[in-house]
Amino acid sequence: MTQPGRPRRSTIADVAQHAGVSTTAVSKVLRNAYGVSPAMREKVTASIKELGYRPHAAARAMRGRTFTIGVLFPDLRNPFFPDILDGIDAQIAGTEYQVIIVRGGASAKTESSAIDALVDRQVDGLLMVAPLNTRKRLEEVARILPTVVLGPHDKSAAYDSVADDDAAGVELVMEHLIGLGHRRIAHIAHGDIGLARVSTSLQTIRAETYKRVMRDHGLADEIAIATTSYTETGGYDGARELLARDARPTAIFAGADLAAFGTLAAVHEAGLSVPGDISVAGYDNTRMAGLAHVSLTSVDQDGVTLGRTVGRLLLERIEGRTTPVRFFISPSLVARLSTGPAPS
Amino acid sequence: MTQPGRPRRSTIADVAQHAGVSTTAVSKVLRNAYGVSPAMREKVTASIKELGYRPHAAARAMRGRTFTIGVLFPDLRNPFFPDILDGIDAQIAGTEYQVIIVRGGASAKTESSAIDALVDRQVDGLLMVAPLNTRKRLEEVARILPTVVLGPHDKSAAYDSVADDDAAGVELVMEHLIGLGHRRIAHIAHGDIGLARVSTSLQTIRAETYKRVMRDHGLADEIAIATTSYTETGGYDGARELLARDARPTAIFAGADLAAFGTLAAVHEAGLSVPGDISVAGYDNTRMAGLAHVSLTSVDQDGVTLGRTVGRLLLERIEGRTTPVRFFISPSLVARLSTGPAPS
DNA sequence: GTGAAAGCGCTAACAC
DNA sequence: GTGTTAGCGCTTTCAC
Repeated sequence: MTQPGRPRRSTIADVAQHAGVSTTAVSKVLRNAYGVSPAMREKVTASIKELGYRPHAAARAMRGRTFTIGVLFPDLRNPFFPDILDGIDAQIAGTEYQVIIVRGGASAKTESSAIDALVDRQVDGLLMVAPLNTRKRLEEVARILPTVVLGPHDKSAAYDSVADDDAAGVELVMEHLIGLGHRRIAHIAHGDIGLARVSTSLQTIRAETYKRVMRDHGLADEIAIATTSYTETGGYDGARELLARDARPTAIFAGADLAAFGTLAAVHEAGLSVPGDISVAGYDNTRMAGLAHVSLTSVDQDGVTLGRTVGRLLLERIEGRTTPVRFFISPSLVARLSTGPAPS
Repeated sequence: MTQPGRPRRSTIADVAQHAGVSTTAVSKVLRNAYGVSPAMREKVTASIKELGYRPHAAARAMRGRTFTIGVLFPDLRNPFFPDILDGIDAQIAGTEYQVIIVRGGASAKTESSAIDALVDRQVDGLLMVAPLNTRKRLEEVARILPTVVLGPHDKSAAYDSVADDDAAGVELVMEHLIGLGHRRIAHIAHGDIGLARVSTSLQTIRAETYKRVMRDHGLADEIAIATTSYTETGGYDGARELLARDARPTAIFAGADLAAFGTLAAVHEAGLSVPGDISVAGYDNTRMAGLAHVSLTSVDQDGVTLGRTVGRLLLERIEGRTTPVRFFISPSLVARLSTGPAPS
């Protein structure tokens, strides 16, 4: 494994020797710890620089922190996720922390081992985005290390929660469509494969709110849901299924932009026009949605702000906070050309 | 930092005690090392399971490997990247290895510290996708740990290279467009911000090949390049610039699908039709490109195969191979409805 | 304010 | 085939 000619990396001992001080002193300077004279600090800093010394994360991990924040995403295809990362990065800029990312995959099981991988690697803090695992499992992890969960509308004493107010977002879309005269409004939902956290997952909240709003408006009989996934393919398949039904919907609300894009494809393939025959709306307000030729009506939930919030909470927890915090951010509707009056 | 009530994690010593053997024995079982009797193996395995023991990556890192593969992406917005990860995952499935991902950002400098972060965390192998840093810098890293570089057409004795044959891909697009009668074909390129590896970066190869093909066909005077970035915004801005020029292009070849999507938006906003007034082509053949309402002509480079190849090479290197390997994969053209005959 | 020394969990010589 | 032991590079008491 070792490469030939591999140059030996300098250690804290090398720095200490070079600066003519003890390793303790170097360690203290490194950690900005109490009890170092300015002169000492300067000497050490100079030696560190000269030797190009960087601390070994693994060695640090044995006694202290790794200065690593682990982020778990279900996948990396949703263009909304990078926004969250931008927010986190903005928040931790200037600290020594580094973000590492892992993919949880489509099942609670693969996700669980991804979480283990992060725990085994001793991350100082953990962010789980839209996790599939049970709250029990998440709390188990949260007992081991500072944890923030983004997405599910959970409330736990063990971790912080940050979520978009999905119910409010769905209401915005639905009121918009209903205001345009639509009655046969269908929904494309994301099936929870793990089935672990059915009630509080954002996808469930979105689907349930859709149903509730339909009922509230006396449209209970018009409820039509295709349960696939929040992906292009999921949206495509779901829309094809919905379009094939007897009473064809006049509007389709996909639970995510990615699915809305697939929906647009299916509608197009069916020879129908948007929004003439069918209105289409999404959720996430991705960059793609804003492009002129797509012009998808969507719900904006400001991923960067979500990311900043999450980053801040994580740092606070790492610094010692243990009282749980819960944040909701309010989404807003961005109406574009993919939605219009219901056909008469 | 430590959470209250944090349960102490079991160690190799706990397992040894529980099984009534030495820590060495446990370690050997863990590593499938030589010299353990079946009986011993069984006892130890049982104890590991019972105690729910998992090795501490940090402690392992101090002496051996971390079973971690680091992957560096410039960003996570390009929908082509998850395909690569799928390939890597497929390849390392069944091994103990775990992939962690970091973002390099838009500059060679931020990328360089992302690389450092991975090195500091003792990953066993490193994959750099479309890196911005100089070859010198990459070789410096490759001397420290097993490295594979994906994207640039580099040749180095220190690391393995895997790349799409970008020249061939661009030729496919250009011949396609020229065959359709286009002469004023413009290109949207990605500017190398770090400027570090100008000549061999995939973006440079694509732009240079575009120019070469134009010249080869006697179209040197028609060469028109907008240098922005391989993003939606980059494509949008680039296309607006190109469309504003005196001799408006009849075709725009964007160096990446993401940029092509932005181009489509700009063309649409300008009131022009695709492909009636302007043909548009991209590169990467992302899922989005295949959707009916987008139907973007693009170059397919099979990210999953790229990922598998990269994963295999990395494992080989970790196992000890030091002779460099270089792979090219051949792209293919997927012609769709966004390209058509040049307007007469 | 400074340094000596113990020890984090694991692996790898080496002895038995 | 099995166990003892010496570190890996760092942080952290605890003397001075």
